Amino acid sequence: MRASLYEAYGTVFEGALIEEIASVAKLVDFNAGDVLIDIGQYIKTMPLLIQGAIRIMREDFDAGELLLYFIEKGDTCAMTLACCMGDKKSEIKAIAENNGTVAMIPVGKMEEWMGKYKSWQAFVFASYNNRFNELLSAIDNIAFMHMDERLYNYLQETSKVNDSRTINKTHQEIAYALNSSRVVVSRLLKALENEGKITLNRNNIELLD
Amino acid sequence: MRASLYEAYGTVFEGALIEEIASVAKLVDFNAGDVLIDIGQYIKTMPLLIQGAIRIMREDFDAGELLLYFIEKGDTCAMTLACCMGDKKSEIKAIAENNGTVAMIPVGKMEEWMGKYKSWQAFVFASYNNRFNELLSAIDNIAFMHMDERLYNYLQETSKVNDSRTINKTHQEIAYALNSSRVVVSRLLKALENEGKITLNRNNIELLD
DNA sequence: GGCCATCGGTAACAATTGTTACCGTTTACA
DNA sequence: TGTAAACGGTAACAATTGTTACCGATGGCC
Repeated sequence: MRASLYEAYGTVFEGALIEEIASVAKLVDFNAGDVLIDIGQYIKTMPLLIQGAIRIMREDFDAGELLLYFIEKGDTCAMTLACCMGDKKSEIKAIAENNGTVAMIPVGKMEEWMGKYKSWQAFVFASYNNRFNELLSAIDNIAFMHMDERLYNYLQETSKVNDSRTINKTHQEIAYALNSSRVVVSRLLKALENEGKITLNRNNIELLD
Repeated sequence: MRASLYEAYGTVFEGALIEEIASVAKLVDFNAGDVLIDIGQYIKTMPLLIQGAIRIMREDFDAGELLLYFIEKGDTCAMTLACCMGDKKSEIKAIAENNGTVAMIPVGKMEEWMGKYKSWQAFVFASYNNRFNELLSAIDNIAFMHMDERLYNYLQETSKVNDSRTINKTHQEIAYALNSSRVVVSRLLKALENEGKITLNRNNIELLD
C-alpha cells in the first residue's frame, strides 16, 4: 500500500502525510463498470484514486445522462470533496471506466489534515481548481462544439485514460456518454471513418493519425 | 461601509472579521455593463459583492459566449477565488448586470484569514460548493433543455436578479447570453407571448404569470 | 445446428436550431 | 427635420440532430 501511495501521490504529499494516509486508509479495488458513487448518495469516506480511471457523469431526471470528465491516478473528485465538507448529497455519478484501486479516507481525517498538512490543503485547493476547469471544458464542449467534434474529442479522451488506441465500446455506450442517440453516433463514426481518422469494427474503434 | 458590510455579510462572518474587512477593503461602485473581470486577466484583489448583480460569462475564441450564472449580494466568485489562490489567469468574464458595489480585498489577506477566521474558511468552501452547483445547473441547461426552456429560464433568472418583472434587454443581448442568434430568440419570444407567458415591447419584456 | 439477444448500417422523416435576407418602426442625433 | 443606426417581425431555406423502422451480421448458448 505504501508503495502505490508513493507512486501516485509521492510528488504532491509530504512523507509524513503519506504515512498517515497509509495508516488510516482502506484500499478498495473496483472493476470496470462499477458504480462507485450515485446521485443523491451521502459520502462518508473520501476516495483518492491510486490506479485506473473513473468517469464522472451528470444525470437528468428523464433526459438521459452526460459525461462530465474523467478522473485519473493522483486525482480526487472535488465534487465528492464538496459533498464531504458540506455534508450534502452527491450531485454526480461516478462509474469505473476500467479496473483500479482507490484509497478510502474517513471524512474526519480530511478536515484534520487541512490544518495539519500544507500539502493536503494545497491538494484540496488544486482539486477544486482542476474540477472547475474540467467543468468549464465540459461546458465548452456542449455549448460551442458540434456533435462530430464532441465525438472525436470523446474518442481521444477515452483512448488516453485507457492508455490504448483501441476503444472497446459500443455505439450505444458512446451515445449515453454524449447524451445523444445510437443512430447519430453510428452516423458520425462512419463519417470519421470515411475521413480516415478511425477504423470501425464490432465492439471496437481504432484511433488512427 | 461598515453598515453595508453588515447588511450583506452579517450572517456569514463573525464581527471581528467584518471589522477587519472594513479596515482593509476598498469599496468600488460599478455601473451596468462594466466589464469587471476579463478572460486571461490576473486577479490581484478579490471582490465581495455588496450590492447589485454580476453575470459570469464563458467565451469561446470564435463561437460566441454564454451566460454561466449570476452572482448576487453576499456572494463572491469562486472562479476568481481559484484564480487568486492559484495565481492563474481568469477563465471567465464578469460583467455588471446592474449598478452595484463591491468590496475589494487584497489577495494576501484572504490566505491569512483562512487560518485565522473559521467563518472565512467556511465562506470560501461554501462559495466553491455554490459555484459547483451553479456550473452543474448551467450544464443541465445546455445539455438537457431546449432553447425555449432555456430562454424562459433566462427571463426568470434575469427578472430575479434585477428584482423586476420587466426585463430591459434587446433580443440581441439575450441571444448573446444564450449563445444563440437574434432571429431564434425573437421567434421563441413570440411563441412565449402567444402562450400568454410574456408580453413583448421594444427593449422590454414583461413576465406574466 | 438452431435460437435469441446484441450490434451496427442505413434510409426516411421530423424537429430544432441556425442563417440570410428584407422590411417597417423607433430612436438618437447631427 | 432628416438621416442613420438600432430594433424586432417574418419568411425561406440550410444544417444539425433526433426518431423510427428495418435488416443483416455476429456471437453466446442450449
